[in-house]
Amino acid sequence: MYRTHTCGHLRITDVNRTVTLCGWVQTIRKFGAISFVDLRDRYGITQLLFGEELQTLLDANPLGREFVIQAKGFVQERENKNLHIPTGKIEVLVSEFSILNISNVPPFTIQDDTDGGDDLRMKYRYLDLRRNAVKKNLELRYAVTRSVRNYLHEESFIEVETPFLIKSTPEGARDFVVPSRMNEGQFYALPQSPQTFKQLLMVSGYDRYFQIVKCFRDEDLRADRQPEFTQIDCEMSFVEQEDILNTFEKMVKRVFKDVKDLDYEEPVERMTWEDAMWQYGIDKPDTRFDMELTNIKTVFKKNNGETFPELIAGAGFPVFDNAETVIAIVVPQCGFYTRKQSDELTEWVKRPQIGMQGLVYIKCNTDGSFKSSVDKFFDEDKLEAIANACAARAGDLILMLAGKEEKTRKAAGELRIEMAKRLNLRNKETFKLLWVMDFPLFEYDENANRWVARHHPFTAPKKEQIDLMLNNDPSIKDANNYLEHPYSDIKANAYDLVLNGNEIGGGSIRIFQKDLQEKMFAALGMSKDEAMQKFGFLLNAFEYGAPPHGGIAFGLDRLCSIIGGSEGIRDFIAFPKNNSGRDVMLDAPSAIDEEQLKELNLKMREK
RNA sequence: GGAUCGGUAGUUCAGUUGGUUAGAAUGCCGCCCUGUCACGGCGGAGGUCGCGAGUUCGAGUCUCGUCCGGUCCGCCA
Repeated sequence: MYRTHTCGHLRITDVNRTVTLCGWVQTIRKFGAISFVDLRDRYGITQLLFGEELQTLLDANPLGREFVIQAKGFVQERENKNLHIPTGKIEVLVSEFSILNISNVPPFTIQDDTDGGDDLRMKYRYLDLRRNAVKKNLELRYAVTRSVRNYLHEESFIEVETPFLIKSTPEGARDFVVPSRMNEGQFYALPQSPQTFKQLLMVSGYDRYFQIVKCFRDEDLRADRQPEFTQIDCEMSFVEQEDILNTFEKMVKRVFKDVKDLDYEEPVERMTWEDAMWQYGIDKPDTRFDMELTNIKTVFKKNNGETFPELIAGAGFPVFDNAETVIAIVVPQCGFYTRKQSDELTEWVKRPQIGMQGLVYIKCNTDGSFKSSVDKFFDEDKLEAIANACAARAGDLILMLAGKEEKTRKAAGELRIEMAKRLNLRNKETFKLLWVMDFPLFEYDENANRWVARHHPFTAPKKEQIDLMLNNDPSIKDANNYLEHPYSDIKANAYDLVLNGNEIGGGSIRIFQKDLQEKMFAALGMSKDEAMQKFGFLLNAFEYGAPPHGGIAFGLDRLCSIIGGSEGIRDFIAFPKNNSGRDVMLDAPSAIDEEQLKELNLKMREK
């Protein structure tokens, strides 16, 4: 037997027990005739004491960091206790030890605050995973999946595995493809999600399905996006949107309870996509803080009965006059901002990623007066009118952006988040859920000159709009006027679950009637033949008693990272890929042998 | 496809207007130390400044190219 206990096990009650421990040498502290060694394993750290009589043996068999050793001894109370660690009241006085394996000096320290950079850590990921900081993320991930499985099992869901080698489809993200040796010149695709399989399972009568499953998308990466990632993929039959929302907000609340011991009792807020875009400028608003967007033009029309031209355009400020939209956000209690600070914000919105021309500010002084960057055009009365319109109070700072509606709304949304960051309003320990619903079913793709499905082509329109869809020709006659087309008004029976400004899950009620599904494919510019060739299996299945159904999929990696209070998902994945999709430990992807290429009948492109 | 930041000791970084022998911390090695736990003290080794051109009397520093990495935009049904 290698060990009697783990390095996290022993306590003061174990004193005088003879034990054998195995683990990695974390640190060695030598004091002439005695030495302390911190021995580490998955469960914790136990201090070993090598007394005077062991020093000769230790000199003959010197230890180094990350050596794997086995040590036998008896547990004794420490003279000086370390209250920072659970085993800190005891130590093991070593009577015999052996080195099970030596180790090179690791390229970075195996500590919570490691000195290693990301690149190096990824190259030596197996060492990085020894660190407590990464280990606790993987433990958290396991706690999340366990909680999800327990909940879904209790709710009569069945986990079913679906294939990884499937068929490439044109819609959506770029597929990863795998050449088929036995079918020359043909390729499998790795699934972007098990979408069609779970729908087929509904046709098969497995009315509550889930799967915690890898999905693959060959798109550019981000801190929170990996080429292979894990979804909690779910589907239910005989349900309406309301059933799905209830079932899955309960699931997330259960995860909060099991993993964080957090009671999320209040009902999950709901918001239409339209409102989210108007109030927050984004379809996944962070509702931990306010600072909602105010569209100055419409507010003036609505609240005061005054029109924009009279009140603002009359000021002769060309930036506002010429803008399609003017949006204000009120930053609470920042009226003291200096010129330097407001200039900095101006530079921030002018960055190419945001792309605004400039930023107008109004400082609402505590004495009730106003100071703005556009004093030349607006007198105190007008500034006050604007302040009232967006409900600013004395001491607040109003920031205003002007330009094309879509771009300005988006920029204002980004600015809102940036200000929240600067004001520390994004508390990692606060969790705020939000359902965003009623997304547009279609978006118009100006490059492809056709409709594309905003969610995916299996999403059903709102019940009352099914006729609108069936009875109208989807083809666009005037590309400049696609907003006039009835399809641009169709809302999807789709919903996203947003947590602290991150989309953690999204789903929809699906189309289950063949004619509607065919209409959808037609809308996306597919001919009947093409639709049959790409999705014939699904259309056929719909002819054999497809039940009404709907579902949702959660991004597990992202959910874990938010619960774990981290910006990136990489440290919640044991072996992640870098920004360029590389595994720097394996050095993958890599070229393959001539022989392999030949078997697949593939050729390297000539350089 | 685009923007932007970075690449200097094993590691994390500093390095001024271009100017003598490129520094710090940490890690590593050696010696000392019987109660440390970020141990302490003394000493030591360790660098093709990512790579390639160019400007210059002189380049870690300036210019161009290139490679690698981070973040973001596009993209991600």
